[in-house]
Amino acid sequence: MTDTATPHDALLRVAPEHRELLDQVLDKWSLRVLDELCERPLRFNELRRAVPVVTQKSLTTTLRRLERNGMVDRVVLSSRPVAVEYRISRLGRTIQDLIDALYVWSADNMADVERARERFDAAE
Amino acid sequence: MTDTATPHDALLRVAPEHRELLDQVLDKWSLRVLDELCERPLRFNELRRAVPVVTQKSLTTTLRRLERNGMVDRVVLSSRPVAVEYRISRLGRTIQDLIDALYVWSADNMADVERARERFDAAE
DNA sequence: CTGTATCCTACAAGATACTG
DNA sequence: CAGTATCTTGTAGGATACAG
Repeated sequence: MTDTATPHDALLRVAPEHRELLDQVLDKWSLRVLDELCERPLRFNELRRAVPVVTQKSLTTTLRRLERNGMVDRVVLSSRPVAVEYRISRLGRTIQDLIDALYVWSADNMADVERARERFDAAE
Repeated sequence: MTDTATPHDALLRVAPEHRELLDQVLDKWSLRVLDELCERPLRFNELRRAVPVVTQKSLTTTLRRLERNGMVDRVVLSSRPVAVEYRISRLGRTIQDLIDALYVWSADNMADVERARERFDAAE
Protein backbone atom coordinates (compact mmCIF):
# COMPACT_ATOMS: atom_id res chain seq x y z
CA MET A 1 0.00 0.00 0.00
CA THR A 2 1.44 3.34 -1.06
CA ASP A 3 1.19 6.53 0.93
CA THR A 4 -1.21 7.96 -1.64
CA ALA A 5 -3.90 5.53 -0.50
CA THR A 6 -6.62 6.90 1.74
CA PRO A 7 -7.10 5.16 5.09
CA HIS A 8 -10.41 3.82 3.84
CA ASP A 9 -8.90 1.95 0.91
CA ALA A 10 -7.66 -0.76 3.23
CA LEU A 11 -11.29 -1.73 3.93
CA LEU A 12 -12.72 -1.66 0.43
CA ARG A 13 -15.27 -4.42 -0.17
CA VAL A 14 -15.94 -5.58 3.34
CA ALA A 15 -16.51 -9.33 3.31
CA PRO A 16 -20.20 -10.34 3.44
CA GLU A 17 -19.67 -12.56 6.48
CA HIS A 18 -18.40 -9.58 8.46
CA ARG A 19 -21.43 -7.49 7.50
CA GLU A 20 -23.67 -10.39 8.43
CA LEU A 21 -22.04 -10.80 11.82
CA LEU A 22 -22.51 -7.11 12.61
CA ASP A 23 -26.14 -7.35 11.47
CA GLN A 24 -26.66 -10.19 13.94
CA VAL A 25 -25.00 -8.47 16.86
CA LEU A 26 -25.88 -4.78 16.39
CA ASP A 27 -29.66 -5.03 16.12
CA LYS A 28 -31.98 -3.23 18.50
CA TRP A 29 -32.48 -5.95 21.13
CA SER A 30 -28.90 -7.22 21.01
CA LEU A 31 -27.57 -3.76 21.85
CA ARG A 32 -29.86 -3.55 24.87
CA VAL A 33 -29.05 -7.04 26.09
CA LEU A 34 -25.30 -6.54 25.74
CA ASP A 35 -25.63 -3.25 27.65
CA GLU A 36 -27.31 -5.00 30.57
CA LEU A 37 -25.07 -8.06 30.67
CA CYS A 38 -22.01 -5.86 30.59
CA GLU A 39 -23.00 -4.54 33.99
CA ARG A 40 -23.74 -7.89 35.60
CA PRO A 41 -24.88 -11.45 34.84
CA LEU A 42 -28.65 -11.76 34.70
CA ARG A 43 -31.22 -14.52 34.60
CA PHE A 44 -33.87 -14.74 31.89
CA ASN A 45 -36.65 -12.97 33.70
CA GLU A 46 -34.33 -10.43 35.27
CA LEU A 47 -33.18 -9.55 31.79
CA ARG A 48 -36.78 -9.33 30.65
CA ARG A 49 -37.51 -6.78 33.36
CA ALA A 50 -34.26 -4.90 32.71
CA VAL A 51 -34.99 -4.44 29.01
CA PRO A 52 -38.38 -2.76 28.59
CA VAL A 53 -40.35 -3.86 26.77
CA VAL A 54 -39.04 -6.97 25.12
CA THR A 55 -41.29 -10.00 24.59
CA GLN A 56 -40.26 -13.49 25.65
CA LYS A 57 -39.97 -14.51 22.05
CA SER A 58 -37.73 -11.65 21.00
CA LEU A 59 -35.55 -12.07 24.07
CA THR A 60 -35.15 -15.79 23.44
CA THR A 61 -34.28 -15.22 19.78
CA THR A 62 -31.80 -12.51 20.68
CA LEU A 63 -30.09 -14.54 23.39
CA ARG A 64 -29.79 -17.62 21.18
CA ARG A 65 -28.18 -15.61 18.42
CA LEU A 66 -25.81 -13.86 20.79
CA GLU A 67 -24.91 -17.19 22.36
CA ARG A 68 -24.36 -18.83 18.99
CA ASN A 69 -22.01 -16.05 17.95
CA GLY A 70 -20.07 -16.33 21.19
CA MET A 71 -21.11 -12.95 22.60
CA VAL A 72 -22.84 -14.31 25.72
CA ASP A 73 -22.47 -17.45 27.80
CA ARG A 74 -25.52 -19.38 28.95
CA VAL A 75 -24.93 -20.97 32.33
CA VAL A 76 -27.38 -23.45 33.83
CA LEU A 77 -27.24 -22.90 37.58
CA SER A 78 -29.61 -25.63 38.77
CA SER A 79 -32.65 -27.61 37.84
CA ARG A 80 -35.99 -28.07 39.60
CA PRO A 81 -36.76 -25.28 39.23
CA VAL A 82 -34.52 -24.46 36.31
CA ALA A 83 -32.25 -21.48 36.79
CA VAL A 84 -30.22 -20.04 33.94
CA GLU A 85 -27.81 -17.17 34.00
CA TYR A 86 -26.58 -15.18 31.03
CA ARG A 87 -23.14 -13.58 31.15
CA ILE A 88 -21.22 -11.45 28.70
CA SER A 89 -18.30 -13.33 27.17
CA ARG A 90 -14.78 -12.06 26.55
CA LEU A 91 -15.73 -11.56 22.89
CA GLY A 92 -18.88 -9.72 23.91
CA ARG A 93 -16.90 -7.32 26.02
CA THR A 94 -14.59 -6.43 23.17
CA ILE A 95 -17.47 -5.44 20.90
CA GLN A 96 -19.23 -3.60 23.72
CA ASP A 97 -16.23 -1.28 23.87
CA LEU A 98 -16.89 -0.32 20.25
CA ILE A 99 -20.63 0.02 20.85
CA ASP A 100 -19.90 2.33 23.76
CA ALA A 101 -17.74 4.40 21.42
CA LEU A 102 -20.79 4.77 19.17
CA TYR A 103 -22.93 5.98 22.08
CA VAL A 104 -20.25 8.49 22.98
CA TRP A 105 -20.21 9.60 19.34
CA SER A 106 -24.01 10.07 19.48
CA ALA A 107 -23.77 12.18 22.58
CA ASP A 108 -20.95 14.27 21.18
CA ASN A 109 -22.66 14.92 17.85
CA MET A 110 -26.36 14.99 18.68
CA ALA A 111 -26.45 18.80 18.56
CA ASP A 112 -25.05 18.81 15.02
CA VAL A 113 -27.48 16.08 13.99
CA GLU A 114 -30.41 18.08 15.33
CA ARG A 115 -29.27 21.17 13.48
CA ALA A 116 -29.08 19.13 10.27
CA ARG A 117 -32.60 17.81 10.87
CA GLU A 118 -34.01 21.29 11.40
CA ARG A 119 -32.36 22.52 8.23
CA PHE A 120 -33.68 19.53 6.27
CA ASP A 121 -37.21 19.80 7.64
CA ALA A 122 -37.34 23.56 7.02
CA ALA A 123 -36.27 23.09 3.40
CA GLU A 124 -39.37 21.04 2.52
CA MET B 1 -17.99 8.82 40.26
CA THR B 2 -15.88 6.77 42.63
CA ASP B 3 -13.03 4.51 41.59
CA THR B 4 -15.14 1.48 42.43
CA ALA B 5 -17.36 2.21 39.44
CA THR B 6 -16.82 0.10 36.36
CA PRO B 7 -16.10 1.93 33.13
CA HIS B 8 -19.49 0.92 31.83
CA ASP B 9 -21.40 2.66 34.61
CA ALA B 10 -20.83 6.01 32.96
CA LEU B 11 -23.07 4.88 30.09
CA LEU B 12 -25.95 3.33 31.99
CA ARG B 13 -29.33 4.05 30.42
CA VAL B 14 -28.31 5.34 27.05
CA ALA B 15 -30.72 8.06 25.98
CA PRO B 16 -33.42 6.87 23.54
CA GLU B 17 -32.58 9.56 21.00
CA HIS B 18 -29.03 8.24 20.77
CA ARG B 19 -30.24 4.69 20.20
CA GLU B 20 -32.66 6.00 17.59
CA LEU B 21 -29.94 7.88 15.76
CA LEU B 22 -27.74 4.79 15.61
CA ASP B 23 -30.71 2.76 14.37
CA GLN B 24 -31.17 5.25 11.54
CA VAL B 25 -27.53 5.35 10.54
CA LEU B 26 -26.31 1.79 11.17
CA ASP B 27 -28.85 -0.17 9.15
CA LYS B 28 -27.86 -2.43 6.30
CA TRP B 29 -28.17 0.00 3.38
CA SER B 30 -26.79 2.99 5.26
CA LEU B 31 -23.60 1.11 6.06
CA ARG B 32 -23.10 0.25 2.40
CA VAL B 33 -23.87 3.77 1.19
CA LEU B 34 -21.54 5.38 3.71
CA ASP B 35 -18.82 2.92 2.70
CA GLU B 36 -19.10 3.94 -0.95
CA LEU B 37 -19.39 7.68 -0.38
CA CYS B 38 -16.37 7.58 1.90
CA GLU B 39 -14.27 6.62 -1.10
CA ARG B 40 -15.65 9.22 -3.51
CA PRO B 41 -18.74 11.32 -4.27
CA LEU B 42 -21.26 9.44 -6.38
CA ARG B 43 -24.39 10.22 -8.34
CA PHE B 44 -27.66 8.42 -7.75
CA ASN B 45 -27.35 5.77 -10.43
CA GLU B 46 -23.63 5.33 -9.83
CA LEU B 47 -24.46 4.58 -6.23
CA ARG B 48 -27.15 2.17 -7.34
CA ARG B 49 -24.64 0.23 -9.38
CA ALA B 50 -22.03 0.39 -6.63
CA VAL B 51 -24.34 -1.09 -4.00
CA PRO B 52 -25.68 -4.42 -5.27
CA VAL B 53 -28.53 -4.99 -5.17
CA VAL B 54 -30.40 -2.05 -3.74
CA THR B 55 -33.72 -0.97 -5.24
CA GLN B 56 -34.42 2.64 -6.20
CA LYS B 57 -36.91 2.91 -3.40
CA SER B 58 -34.58 1.65 -0.69
CA LEU B 59 -31.73 3.79 -1.96
CA THR B 60 -33.90 6.91 -2.00
CA THR B 61 -35.18 6.24 1.51
CA THR B 62 -31.67 5.59 2.79
CA LEU B 63 -30.18 8.69 1.19
CA ARG B 64 -32.98 10.94 2.48
CA ARG B 65 -32.51 9.67 6.00
CA LEU B 66 -28.74 10.03 5.87
CA GLU B 67 -29.13 13.53 4.45
CA ARG B 68 -31.66 14.51 7.10
CA ASN B 69 -29.31 13.36 9.85
CA GLY B 70 -26.43 15.31 8.35
CA MET B 71 -24.37 12.25 7.32
CA VAL B 72 -24.35 12.99 3.57
CA ASP B 73 -24.67 16.15 1.49
CA ARG B 74 -26.91 16.23 -1.57
CA VAL B 75 -25.45 18.51 -4.23
CA VAL B 76 -27.41 19.47 -7.34
CA LEU B 77 -24.83 19.88 -10.10
CA SER B 78 -27.02 21.03 -13.01
CA SER B 79 -30.46 20.76 -14.47
CA ARG B 80 -31.66 19.60 -17.89
CA PRO B 81 -30.83 16.84 -17.46
CA VAL B 82 -30.74 16.85 -13.68
CA ALA B 83 -27.47 15.76 -12.11
CA VAL B 84 -27.19 15.15 -8.39
CA GLU B 85 -24.13 14.16 -6.44
CA TYR B 86 -24.01 12.66 -2.97
CA ARG B 87 -21.00 13.28 -0.77
CA ILE B 88 -20.08 12.17 2.71
CA SER B 89 -20.24 15.02 5.23
CA ARG B 90 -17.78 15.82 7.99
CA LEU B 91 -20.19 14.18 10.46
CA GLY B 92 -20.48 11.14 8.21
CA ARG B 93 -16.74 10.73 8.15
CA THR B 94 -16.52 10.75 11.95
CA ILE B 95 -18.99 7.89 12.29
CA GLN B 96 -17.40 5.98 9.41
CA ASP B 97 -14.22 5.82 11.49
CA LEU B 98 -16.18 3.96 14.16
CA ILE B 99 -17.89 1.72 11.61
CA ASP B 100 -14.49 0.86 10.19
CA ALA B 101 -13.38 -0.09 13.69
CA LEU B 102 -16.31 -2.54 13.79
CA TYR B 103 -15.23 -4.11 10.48
CA VAL B 104 -11.72 -4.47 11.83
CA TRP B 105 -13.18 -6.08 14.95
CA SER B 106 -15.12 -8.53 12.74
CA ALA B 107 -12.01 -9.47 10.82
CA ASP B 108 -9.97 -9.88 14.00
CA ASN B 109 -12.56 -12.03 15.76
CA MET B 110 -14.27 -13.97 12.98
CA ALA B 111 -12.28 -17.12 13.75
CA ASP B 112 -13.46 -17.06 17.38
CA VAL B 113 -17.02 -16.41 16.25
CA GLU B 114 -16.91 -19.37 13.89
CA ARG B 115 -15.59 -21.63 16.62
CA ALA B 116 -18.45 -20.51 18.86
CA ARG B 117 -20.95 -21.26 16.09
CA GLU B 118 -19.56 -24.75 15.54
CA ARG B 119 -19.70 -25.49 19.25
CA PHE B 120 -23.28 -24.19 19.45
CA ASP B 121 -24.47 -26.07 16.38
CA ALA B 122 -22.81 -29.30 17.52
CA ALA B 123 -24.52 -29.09 20.92
CA GLU B 124 -28.02 -29.34 19.44
C1' DC C 1 -38.56 -20.14 36.17
C1' DT C 2 -37.27 -20.73 31.40
C1' DG C 3 -38.65 -21.40 27.81
C1' DT C 4 -41.83 -23.53 22.90
C1' DA C 5 -45.58 -23.29 19.77
C1' DT C 6 -49.14 -20.81 17.17
C1' DC C 7 -51.29 -17.40 15.26
C1' DC C 8 -51.45 -12.76 13.57
C1' DT C 9 -50.30 -8.19 12.08
C1' DA C 10 -47.67 -4.17 10.96
C1' DC C 11 -44.16 -2.42 8.57
C1' DA C 12 -39.96 -2.86 5.59
C1' DA C 13 -38.75 -3.79 1.24
C1' DG C 14 -39.37 -5.66 -3.71
C1' DA C 15 -41.61 -5.16 -8.42
C1' DT C 16 -43.39 -2.37 -11.68
C1' DA C 17 -44.94 1.64 -13.94
C1' DC C 18 -44.61 6.35 -14.65
C1' DT C 19 -42.77 11.66 -14.50
C1' DG C 20 -40.05 16.22 -14.69
C1' DC D 1 -30.89 11.10 -14.94
C1' DA D 2 -33.20 11.17 -10.62
C1' DG D 3 -36.59 10.22 -8.77
C1' DT D 4 -42.31 9.33 -7.29
C1' DA D 5 -46.43 6.35 -6.99
C1' DT D 6 -48.75 2.16 -6.34
C1' DC D 7 -49.24 -2.47 -5.38
C1' DT D 8 -47.72 -6.70 -3.42
C1' DT D 9 -45.07 -9.72 -0.51
C1' DG D 10 -41.87 -11.35 3.07
C1' DT D 11 -40.71 -11.35 7.57
C1' DA D 12 -39.61 -9.60 12.12
C1' DG D 13 -41.99 -9.06 16.03
C1' DG D 14 -46.27 -9.01 19.27
C1' DA D 15 -50.11 -11.68 21.75
C1' DT D 16 -51.41 -15.66 23.72
C1' DA D 17 -51.37 -20.29 25.36
C1' DC D 18 -48.94 -24.05 27.02
C1' DA D 19 -44.86 -27.25 28.72
C1' DG D 20 -40.73 -29.20 31.30
